[in-house]
Amino acid sequence: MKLATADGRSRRAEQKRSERREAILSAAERIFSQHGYHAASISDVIDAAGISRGTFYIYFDSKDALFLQLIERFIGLMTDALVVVDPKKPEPARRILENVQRVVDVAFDHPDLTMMVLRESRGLNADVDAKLDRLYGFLREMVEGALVNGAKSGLTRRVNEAVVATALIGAFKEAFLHQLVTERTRSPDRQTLASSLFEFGIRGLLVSG
Amino acid sequence: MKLATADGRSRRAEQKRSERREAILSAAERIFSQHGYHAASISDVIDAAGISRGTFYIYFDSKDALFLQLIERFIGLMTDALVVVDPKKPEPARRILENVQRVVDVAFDHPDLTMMVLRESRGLNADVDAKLDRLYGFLREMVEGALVNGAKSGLTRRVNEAVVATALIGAFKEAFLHQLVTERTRSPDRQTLASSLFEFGIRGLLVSG
Amino acid sequence: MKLATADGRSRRAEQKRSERREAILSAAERIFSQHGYHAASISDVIDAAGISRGTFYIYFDSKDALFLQLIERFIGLMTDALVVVDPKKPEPARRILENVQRVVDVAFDHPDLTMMVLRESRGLNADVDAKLDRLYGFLREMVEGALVNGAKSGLTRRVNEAVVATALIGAFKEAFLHQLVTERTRSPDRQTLASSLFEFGIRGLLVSG
Amino acid sequence: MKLATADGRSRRAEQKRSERREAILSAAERIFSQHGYHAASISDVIDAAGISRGTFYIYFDSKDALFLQLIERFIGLMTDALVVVDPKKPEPARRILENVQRVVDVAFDHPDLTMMVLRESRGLNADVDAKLDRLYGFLREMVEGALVNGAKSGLTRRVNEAVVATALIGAFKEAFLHQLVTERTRSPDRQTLASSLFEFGIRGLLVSG
DNA sequence: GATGAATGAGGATTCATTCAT
DNA sequence: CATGAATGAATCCTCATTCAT
Repeated sequence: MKLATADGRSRRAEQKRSERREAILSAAERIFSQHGYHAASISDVIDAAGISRGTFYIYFDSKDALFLQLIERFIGLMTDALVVVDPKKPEPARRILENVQRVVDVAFDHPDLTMMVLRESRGLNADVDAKLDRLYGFLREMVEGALVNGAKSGLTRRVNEAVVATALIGAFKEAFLHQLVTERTRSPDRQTLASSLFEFGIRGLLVSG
Repeated sequence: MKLATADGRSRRAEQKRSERREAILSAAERIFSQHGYHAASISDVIDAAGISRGTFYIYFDSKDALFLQLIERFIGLMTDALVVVDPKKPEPARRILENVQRVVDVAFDHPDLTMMVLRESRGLNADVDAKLDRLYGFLREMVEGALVNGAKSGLTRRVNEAVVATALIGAFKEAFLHQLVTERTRSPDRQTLASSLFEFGIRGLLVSG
Repeated sequence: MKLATADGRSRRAEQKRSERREAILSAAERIFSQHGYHAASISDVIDAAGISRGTFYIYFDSKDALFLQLIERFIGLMTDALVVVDPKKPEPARRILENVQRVVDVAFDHPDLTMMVLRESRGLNADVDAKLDRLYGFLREMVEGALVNGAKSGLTRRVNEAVVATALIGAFKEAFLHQLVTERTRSPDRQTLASSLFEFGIRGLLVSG
Repeated sequence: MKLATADGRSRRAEQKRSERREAILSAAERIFSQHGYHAASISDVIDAAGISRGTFYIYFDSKDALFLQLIERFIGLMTDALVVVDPKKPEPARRILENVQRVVDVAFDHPDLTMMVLRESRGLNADVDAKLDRLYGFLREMVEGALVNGAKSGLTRRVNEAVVATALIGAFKEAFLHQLVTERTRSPDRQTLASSLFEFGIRGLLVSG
């Protein structure tokens, strides 16, 4: 009985905890994306989240830890969105387009988080740097692999895979950043953006247009 | 005689002034590129420049003014490097390659300055924002114009010019950033980088490979 | 119950806040009166108040805001002390004497605050200037009105009211300043000061001694 | 011959020195009266005087020394303006009026200097304090003496001489300050001011108007 | 757990004064 | 003598973090 009660209580408590945590993260996403890491203060975040100063430090160890958490969230979303394309399976180009579409979805569904990540790059914190390095390393290897496979199978032209992989990542980053900064009305919808990027990035590399 | 002496003296003084100013700018370039605008303190800059606290403020009005100066320097270098390509003149692709080579040269010749600009994006200061907006606007229009002209003359495929222009700029930014972060030995030389970027960006868009 | 506790807690907190604020104001009164606005540093104030650097800025927005607060306090005390004398009511001279006594009381009861105000005059801060201008304007008008009324009713001699009003205010200011600077033992008590000033300022102006 | 030349040269040099010194003092008068001691910077003074930073320190040891110099100048002017009134000589009241007129002349002829002295009072510097204390002590004694003599000879009423002397000084100070702050057009001319102050200060104290 | 007052290291900037030229 | 670049102590203020209630 007691246990059950305790369980129920703790479950409710657990949920409230989790909701609060989420509220802070969500507020921080907005604040960081608007002002950038340094210009955003903990005061901004707690005001936006509607909590007190002390409470923040119950949920997060530090400003850095909060930021890292958001970075990890973004990395998770991106990692989930991307499926490594097996060149032996049919229609690899279609798989790649689907990847592009899912990545564009992440940017459109989480504009603040995406902007936050794209605004600040390296140098804020060693942990963040390491995580982002791993993400970008993963992305580069993925793209590079696709390029190598494409060339092997005669689908794509030979290029400097390392450079082109990096360039492609940059192309997406800038497209997203510009998309998120520009007012909605004057910028393409997600479908157009995805296909335009795919066209540009992939079609251009095909041996035969 | 007196005038000559005075002239000589003031000329020497003028030169020393200008050297100091340059020394501060150069130190700041390094510091800002390493730590980013906010994390870099005036103390870091004056230590690196080997001057005293007060001396800094003789040469620059504020931290913001110093940063703006460097931004302007970068913008000047980029603007000088780029020549608008006239589609009626012969060999437009070659003119574009030359632009790419000169832009790559800027990144290689001014690695700290370039990294500084690529690290921080918008939001530090209204003046800086305005200047960068103008630079990127100029770049986008330039690339977009080239794409439109290319399509008109039947040289390149039709694409969403706005998106592709932005993506191309991002491609260069990321390539430079990666280049500057990675150790020299493992990264391509400027010739390779330039031609790889050109190949990727332009060849891919040609109607016939 | 919960509310009551919370209430009690917040009431105590509220009181402590208010006490601290008062402690800072009181320390600042002393510091400003001793060194003057410019020569007094925030460090001096926080040392005297026994608080930390940051704490000061919880209670006051800036050094200026603190000073303004004290100025307002003084203005409030003076304004409360003075009752406009209605010439139609009986014994106007007595009402004036009572005003003088109350003003002297303010100076004796708040020596630091009074000295602070008398030391610094205009030019520290636009807000302060405006407030003081209004105070002195009010004082001048009050005295001038009394002089005009006195002359009308034939009680006092005709004088240049504007000049004499200003002069009378200066007479009080200097008397207070001198009083507060001189050691207690060698200076008159408040009763003597009040009646001497009254005698000088008012009796002298009466038509018949 | 040589000596004569040297003499001529040094005399000219001496004169130039003295002119420069005067230019600095004159500029400082203006600057100090406008901004007050603390808010006025050496930069302001040298800009107004049209000299270089280093030159200033050839002519004055420090900012304090400059200010002290001006204070001394003011004290000299005031001291010269005032003639101790011998009660045995005829027409003492007229001698007093002449004193008042000469003091008013000092204020009108040296508005910046006068305002400078009246704005800042004590606490800037020990030397300045001492000099001003001596001046005010002299003034108080002079007025007090006159009051005592006046009472002795039956000319004036008996008052608290110490308080009234201080009050009279304050009356003049405030009248001057107000005069110098207010625009010329709306304020009395020197004749009116002098007679109004005399009327107020002295006539009021006479046994028979 | 929640609160918010308190802390103090650190940051940008100013300015009187010095001194090599 | 004149100059003005250089100095660095001192000032105001911010903000991430702690901790008693």
